Amino acid sequence: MTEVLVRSYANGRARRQLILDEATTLFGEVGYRAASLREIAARVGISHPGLLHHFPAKQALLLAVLEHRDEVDAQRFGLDHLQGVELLRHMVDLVDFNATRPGIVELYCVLSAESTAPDHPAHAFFVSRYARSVAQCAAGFEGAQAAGLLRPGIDPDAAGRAFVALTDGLQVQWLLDRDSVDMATVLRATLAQLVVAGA
Amino acid sequence: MTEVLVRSYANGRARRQLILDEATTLFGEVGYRAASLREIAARVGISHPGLLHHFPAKQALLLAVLEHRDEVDAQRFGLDHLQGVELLRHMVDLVDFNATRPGIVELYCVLSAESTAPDHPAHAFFVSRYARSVAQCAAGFEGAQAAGLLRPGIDPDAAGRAFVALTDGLQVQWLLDRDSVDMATVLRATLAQLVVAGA
DNA sequence: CCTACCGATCGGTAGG
DNA sequence: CCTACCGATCGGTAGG
Repeated sequence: MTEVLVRSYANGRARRQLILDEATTLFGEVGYRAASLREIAARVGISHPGLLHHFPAKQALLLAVLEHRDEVDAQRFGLDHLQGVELLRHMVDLVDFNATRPGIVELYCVLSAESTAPDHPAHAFFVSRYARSVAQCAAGFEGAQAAGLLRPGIDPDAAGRAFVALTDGLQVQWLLDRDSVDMATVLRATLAQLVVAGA
Repeated sequence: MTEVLVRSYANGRARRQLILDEATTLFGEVGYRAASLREIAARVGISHPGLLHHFPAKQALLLAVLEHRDEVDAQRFGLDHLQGVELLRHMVDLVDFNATRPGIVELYCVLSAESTAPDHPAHAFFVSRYARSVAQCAAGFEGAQAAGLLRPGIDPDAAGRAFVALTDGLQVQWLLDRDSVDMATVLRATLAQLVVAGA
């Protein structure tokens, strides 16, 4: 009886994870507003009321998708434990890894643009996410500056903002024409212009 | 009779322009897929079949909006007649001007992301638009290099791609938090790192 | 340009 | 009391 209950919970978690995966894909493909719960549910192999049993509303599903993705990536790359130039290099590595999963890149690319509308359900999420990303990269450049690795005349805050912006812009170009764009290479070349050679 | 006919044509063109303006705004607010012809028509003050009299389908309206915008901006800033660093500086000026019209920035930001999907009606438009923009900026950096204004070790092609990417990424950040982001300042600071001082 | 519609599909919820 | 759904349908809206 305990066995049955445990398996039931496990099945529920597995199903929930499958829903998150398919929602991630479809939100990336067509955006939040144009994605339908029926299409996500169909890809999972359940009905859409079945989906709404796991996530009470479409908005809840969206926020769960975004938070789950950031959580997994933060753990995988341990960005919170890094500083200075090392942090920036790991972010380039993350971009390089993202080139193996276009669905994730699409998700953030499409949703960040869509969420610029103030009434979008993910607006607050992306406002705070960008504030955090920019501050993190700015701290990376400040650390580089403190270590004497930053070229003179560079403002760490502006460089942090530019680094995040450059990453985002490259993702759009890469999604539009994957064969012509190597995100990590352009990112590393630009980074090399900001930190002293050999750093 | 001629008078009436002329006025009729003029009214038709004015109406068509009004539709383009309102479509530009709404496409920017919610994207192409989530924008409805009924909403655009309502803002213009006509019915949605009335709108379809001027533009036979939703796709035709989208492409008319995109082409009209690029045409107007190309004429206003005369980007086609510029070369080298001058071209790049004028693009910064265009970004600065765009900070006075968030609707236009939203339009390109949201639609470029949405159009990364291969079956999106504006996909081909944005693929060729980016190829053109990147080539134009790369030519700008090549001109700077030929004039001895480019810092050594910089690849003009990568710099051109990065310049476009940086511009796009800054627009997302600006739309999310307009008070905290000055696009032109970050863009000029980055440009100053690539071309020699005082150029 | 209008009203009056179509096939379909939307997010969400009812009872079972 | 719990979970994991189903078939059917709610009020509204999509492009045409």
